Amino acid sequence: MSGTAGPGYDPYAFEPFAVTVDLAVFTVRGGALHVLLIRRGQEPYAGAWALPGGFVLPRESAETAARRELAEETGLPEQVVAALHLEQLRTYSEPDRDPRMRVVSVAFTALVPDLPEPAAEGGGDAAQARWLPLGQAPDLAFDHAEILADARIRIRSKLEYTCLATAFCPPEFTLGELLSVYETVWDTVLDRPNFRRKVLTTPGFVEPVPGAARLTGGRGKPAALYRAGPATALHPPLLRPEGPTR
Amino acid sequence: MSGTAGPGYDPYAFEPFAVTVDLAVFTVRGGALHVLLIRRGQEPYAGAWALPGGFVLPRESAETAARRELAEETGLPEQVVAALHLEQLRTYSEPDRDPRMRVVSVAFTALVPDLPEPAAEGGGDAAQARWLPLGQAPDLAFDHAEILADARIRIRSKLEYTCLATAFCPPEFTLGELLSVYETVWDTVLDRPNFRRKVLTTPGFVEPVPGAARLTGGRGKPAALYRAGPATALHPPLLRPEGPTR
DNA sequence: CCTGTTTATAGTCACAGTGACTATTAAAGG
DNA sequence: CCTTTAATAGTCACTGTGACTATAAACAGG
Repeated sequence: MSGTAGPGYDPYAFEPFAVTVDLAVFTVRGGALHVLLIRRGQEPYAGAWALPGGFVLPRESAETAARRELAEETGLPEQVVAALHLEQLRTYSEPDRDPRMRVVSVAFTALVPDLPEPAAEGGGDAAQARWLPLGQAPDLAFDHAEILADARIRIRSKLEYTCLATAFCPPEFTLGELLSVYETVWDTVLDRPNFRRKVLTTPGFVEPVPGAARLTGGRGKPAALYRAGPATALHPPLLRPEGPTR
Repeated sequence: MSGTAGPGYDPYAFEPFAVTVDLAVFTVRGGALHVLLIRRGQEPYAGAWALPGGFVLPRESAETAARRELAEETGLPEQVVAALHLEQLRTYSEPDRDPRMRVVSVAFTALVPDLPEPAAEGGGDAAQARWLPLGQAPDLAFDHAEILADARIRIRSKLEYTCLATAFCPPEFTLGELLSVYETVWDTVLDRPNFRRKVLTTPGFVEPVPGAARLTGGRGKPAALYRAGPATALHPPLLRPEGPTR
């Protein structure tokens, strides 16, 4: 122990902690929810998969550190990282969660549209960064499996009462793409006309792209293009069929 | 490390941070939402009001620290603190939020039933601990005003889609008491029969106290007693009249 | 060129949940 | 007693949703 803080506890004799950030970055690709993982290049857990993240620097907030780490460790374009929807999940502070030392980690959740495979930059902290589908996620380092599970629960729930699903879509998208985001994240099948009605009657959820642009080239009838509207909350919510837990 | 990252950044040369917890503890008393505040006995901000909280000890998780600090700094009975509904709000990590040093604080929200005025224990960190109504909350130390505002938004929102309101009530309560919790936290007036219908038709929200116990002594017709049921979520939610923001 | 497949879009109908409202019951207090 | 207060019971119309049918516009393949 630090020799200072005994049972006669002095508030100034605080224990120094390391503070890190961890990121659960999700995307929807090919009908499956994917998470961005890196393969660790060093001990502990060298060779294991982990969430991207790292230490918070002396003059950074946790959110600033999260964006910096994401840019450093993954090949995500600068522009994408800066505009990313980033949200605090929670802070993980169990005393033995890192074998090296006392580390408290602020976890974040981020959603991005489907992107090309990230290229870890030459000397990055991570040997590799890859999108892996949640169904076949490997064992993760530290308590990252718990963080990832918590993040997944959170985003599944947030699709219900926020407009967050559009964060998984490119700037312009069809209602069919938005529908498949919901179906993928919730792992359900939704009724297409009902989904359409709900989205279109919620003010500010999506707005049509001017010029009556339509997306063709796919198999069926060309779909109208929309972009995300100004609304952030969904009232009333768009509840998933099974209820809130799953 | 791998000689890459920016200005010679070495992930092992981490900055030591102090880690603290801060608590926004709410109760409903006399038709007003109250928060538990302490008057600081030492610098910085000596004499100012602040949220209860303190440093996380070497072998504690943040949640353990939160319960310990609450017991130490306030007169809340041991039993109450142990059973408290405690929930992480978020972590505040702006570099200059504490003038002394780099402090990252994990904020928690807690709800308790109306209790007698807490008595700060003799040697506690705080000179005083008092319940103050949110309407007349004084200026707070550090960024505690921001934390308190965030906590208030959170609980107002959580009443909509969780059964959390019962945490403000004693073990046995009437539907009128539960109604006034909602009306106080949301600062609205709700229709009594409709509220009753909603609560009673939501499975597991409340369950009647066996023996047909009734509470009399008040002015009107005696009310049936209920206790909190096993449900935690409210589906469909109980939306407040004005919408989600306010 | 026709036909089947696929996806988008339009519309209908019944039902559940809710807001607004009225009525009745059971206590306390002058 | 009669009034006041609060609890409880019930009604009615409207909104949003789930389930379902129908039509339109593209492509694929013979």
